[in-house]
Amino acid sequence: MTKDGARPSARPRLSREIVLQAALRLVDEEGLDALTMRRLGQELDRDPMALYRYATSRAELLDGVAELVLAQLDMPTDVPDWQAQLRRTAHDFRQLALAHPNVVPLIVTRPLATPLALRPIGTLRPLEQMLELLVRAGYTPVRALHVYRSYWGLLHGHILNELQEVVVDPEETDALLRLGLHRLPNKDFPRLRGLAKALLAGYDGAAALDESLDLLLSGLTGDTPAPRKVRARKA
Amino acid sequence: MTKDGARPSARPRLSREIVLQAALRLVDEEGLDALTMRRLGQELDRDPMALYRYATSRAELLDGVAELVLAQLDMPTDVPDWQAQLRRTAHDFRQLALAHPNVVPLIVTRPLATPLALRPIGTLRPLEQMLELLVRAGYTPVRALHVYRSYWGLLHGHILNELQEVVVDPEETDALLRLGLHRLPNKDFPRLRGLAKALLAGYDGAAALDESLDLLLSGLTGDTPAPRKVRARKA
DNA sequence: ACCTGAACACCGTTCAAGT
DNA sequence: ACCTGAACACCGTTCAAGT
Repeated sequence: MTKDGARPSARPRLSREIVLQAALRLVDEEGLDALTMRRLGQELDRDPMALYRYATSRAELLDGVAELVLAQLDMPTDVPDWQAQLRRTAHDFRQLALAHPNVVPLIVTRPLATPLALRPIGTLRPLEQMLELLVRAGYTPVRALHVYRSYWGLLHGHILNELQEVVVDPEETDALLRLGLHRLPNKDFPRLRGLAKALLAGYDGAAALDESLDLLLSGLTGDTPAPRKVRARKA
Repeated sequence: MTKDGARPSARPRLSREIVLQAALRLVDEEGLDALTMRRLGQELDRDPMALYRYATSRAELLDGVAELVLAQLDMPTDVPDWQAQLRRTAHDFRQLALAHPNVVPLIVTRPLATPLALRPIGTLRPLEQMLELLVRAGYTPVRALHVYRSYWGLLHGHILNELQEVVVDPEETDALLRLGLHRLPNKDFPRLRGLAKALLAGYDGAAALDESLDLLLSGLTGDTPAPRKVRARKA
């Protein structure tokens, strides 16, 4: 209850969680550029300077937003079929990315600005969980790290591909595409122009992801003691 | 020869090429944030507004920088061994990315903001070349498009992985890592902490890229008429 | 027609002044 | 000790005024 009862729902007590959720909402609705200290302060009905209590810079705010999204990714670690689990998590990641397309640039590029060990804990948890899963499946820790890198690279590569196909206004896709392809010199881009129909038909992201996973998992099968449940071997 | 002979080498006549090259130099040396209209104008000894002749906005300038780097990637299209060519181009891309790490975020994320057909022509050329290569190898155009997507996704995923391992100051790597790992709760991150030694040992990017390529290319072998030279089949 | 630069509407962040 | 907000040093971009 505030002194004047004019704003019943505004001005909740702040916390890092609340600040980051507001930041995520802003990014989802209006894009990365809309996330400024001043704008976010306005959104939370606070002096922009108050936000520096919860994030020491705008960059940390961006990290926090990426972390908030990735924290929703949970990988159970004691499952009978670890390959199926990797597949499931991949699709979870995809759904998360599609739900927050404006956050994807942060997810894929923010880590470049932060050495692994200094990264927000929420972004390190999937790594730890996957290492655990793979070690229980019989991999050595070092091998597990390699597999993790291939897997994560695959997810990042896939989602960057898929989001390129999404056009903001679906009604305009066709026109834009024709316009764009028409602009290309026929002499220099015969193949691309020939693919107009296929490009207009769109892209089955889930299927493409599964195909990539098939490849990765088939590459892994010759690599591990057994395709399913296995005792973890410990030194 | 200027009116006062004080600046012999400054103030070259501008062109899009020259503007973009200066922009790239700025990004390489000082990072993406240093690339502002005002700063670039200063670098070229021009009124910042003059730059709007060569790029209609800062966003287009960013696209131009990514384009300038990617334009250096050339994929010969009439080679006997197309798989070897894909491998070669992958390593060329890797070297290009390592030479311009600050541009990598642009390369992987700018396409998200621009529908395929409206992209700068320089970023479309590798696509066209690869389609040509694959069609000559015997793939249908649509299948070639799928392969292109997997391949490009692989390259993006890989380079994002590899650049994460690079730390600005190599001397500090060790300390930073120990510090960072120590910060992680042992209870929650046993696997990650156990990998400290492997993480400190670093990352052989070229080898990791080759392994990923092995997987992709092996997945492709069952897929195409012949492993090497082949007549293009036309309808 | 082309170019210039003043002006507008913003930024992130510091820090002195308040409580 | 904590919080506030004025102030600093920047931004991208528009547009009127010059040539």
